[in-house]
This record gives sequence, structure tokens and C-alpha cells, in this order.
Amino acid sequence: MNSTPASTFTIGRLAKRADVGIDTVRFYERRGLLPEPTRSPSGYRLYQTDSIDRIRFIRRAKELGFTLDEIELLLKLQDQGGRKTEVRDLTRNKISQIDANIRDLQKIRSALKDLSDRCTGTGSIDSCPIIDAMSTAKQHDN
Amino acid sequence: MNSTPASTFTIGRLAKRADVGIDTVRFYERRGLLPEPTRSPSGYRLYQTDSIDRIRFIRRAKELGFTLDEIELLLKLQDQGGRKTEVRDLTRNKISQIDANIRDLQKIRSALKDLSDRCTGTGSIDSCPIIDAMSTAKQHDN
DNA sequence: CTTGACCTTGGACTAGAGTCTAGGGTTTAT
DNA sequence: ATAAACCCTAGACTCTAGTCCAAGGTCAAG
Repeated sequence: MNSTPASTFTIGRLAKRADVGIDTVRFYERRGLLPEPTRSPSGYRLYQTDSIDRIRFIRRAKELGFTLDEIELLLKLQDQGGRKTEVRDLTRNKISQIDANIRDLQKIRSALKDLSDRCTGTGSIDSCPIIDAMSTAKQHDN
Repeated sequence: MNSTPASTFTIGRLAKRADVGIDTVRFYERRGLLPEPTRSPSGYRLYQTDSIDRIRFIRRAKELGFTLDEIELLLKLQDQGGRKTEVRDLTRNKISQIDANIRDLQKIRSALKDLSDRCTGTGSIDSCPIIDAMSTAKQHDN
């Protein structure tokens, strides 16, 4: 086996299969997330199916909130056989970041909810509790 | 009263009092969030205390999650005497946006938590549940 | 009169993740 | 043989909210 020359395809087809833009593929290559592919005699990039998986991995990790820098690290761990702890630590850090984000958003949300509940919504803007709150709140003196 | 020429100050002092950078003041002016101030004979910008309040308003609204575009609208409503409903609608929209954000983050968070719990953290990266999940999950076929 | 602190302008730069353009070369279908 | 559809590169542009820079003008203190 392995005698059939693994089927390759060009960048457009890869992009379509991985569901990203062509430019995104080239961008990932420049960023070092995708290895430089082989080229056809005329210079076209030629990919195999593993590139599809790699791009999907990137997309999925992005959906999970990782930045491209972090994904680069994750991919490096895969490529170079890192240890599970490293992956898990990265994941736990990400969870803490997300927790902090959620807490911030909840604080903001409840402040806004408060304000919008106190706003009757009728009449002119003078003495609107929302505007008032933003005008005067938390003036940490200077 | 009102016979003393209202005390004015230059941009540096305004920036300090409002606790933003000088460049930020000029940036807000370019963006149309601050009106063009009067100028001294030599061309220096001269501000009154109301500009401090205005910048603080911007800061506070930003802390509450409004973008500068939205703040511009909020300020316009104040300047031109908009109606309370408009302010409240803006606020309610913002709350929905925040809710959507929180939901997304919670979904991501629980996915990551799941994965990190299932990862033993020992050994090589082969068959790491986290890596595996990102490699294979949600391949909405194409 | 000089020094230092302040002010002016226009324009460039930052991060993050792409997206788009111009000006070409190649491949495929007709 | 030619048009459509594809590919190449380098580099510019997008968005948000500023931040920084250079080259110069102004103002108060000593």
C-alpha cells in the first residue's frame, strides 16, 4: 500500500473543505500555524487531507476561545509530542480567563438592568436615571 | 453673578482631571464626542469644567460596555434632548448583547471544564482528550 | 535670555484576525 | 484558441480605541 500518490488538492479546494477563506489559509501559513505545503511545478500549493484536519482544529480551538497564539502553542505540543499537563494547564488558564470575563459581564449587566428598571421610559431625557448614573457615578476624585 | 469669566484650562489639565490621556482628549474631539473648544490667541485649546463631566460620562459609559459609537448617540440624545425611551432601548439592547456574550462564554467554559476534567494530565499528548476533542468535534461536514 | 514644561499639527503605529487589491501566471472547458 | 476559473506575490486595508512621534510654537521661572 501507499503506492498510490496520496491525492492532493489546491488551496481553493482546501479552503472550501475546511470552510475558511483562501486568504485565511495563506494567513495561517504565514503565521506558522500551517506548514509550508509542497508546490506543483507551476508553484501552486498542494495539500493533503491532514491540512483540512489542521485547519478544523484551529477553528474549533478558536470557537473554544483560544487565540491564534495559544493555538500555535497547542499545535506545537501536538507536533512535537508535548505532555498532557501542558495542554491541561493552557485549558485551565483559559477557563480562569473566561470566568473573569463572565464575572465582569455580570457586574455590568446587573448595573445596566438596575438602571433600565429605574427608567420609566417616558418623557424627556432630563433626569433620566441612566444618563444620571453615567454622569455622576464613581467619580474617583481628582 | 456670572461676571467672572468662567475659569478655563488647557488640555493637559483637563486630561488630568478627567483621568485620561491628552491624546485621548484630542481623539474624542476628532471622533466628535467632544465639541471643538475655544482657543487661546496662540491656538491652545481652552476648556471649562463641563468638559470634565463629559469625558467622565464617556468613561463611565465605556465601563458599562457601550462602544464609542453608542456613546456618541447617547451624548447626542443628551445634547439634543432625546427621549428616555431611546436611552432605555439602547440600554436594553446592550443588556441583550451582554446576555448573549455570557451565554456563549458559559457554553465554552463548560466545554473546556469537561475536557480538562477528563484529562489526567499525565503522560504524552497522544490521546489527550482535549486535543482529541478539538481535532474531531463538530465537523459540520463539507 | 534660556530652560523646561507645556501646547500645536499631521501622520504613523499598536493588537487580532483576517480581508482585499493589483498585476500577473496557469489550468480547464469549450 | 480563448475565456473562465483558478492560482501566485507583496503589500495595503479593515475595525476599535487609542498611543506615540517629529518638528515646531508658547509660556512661566530664574
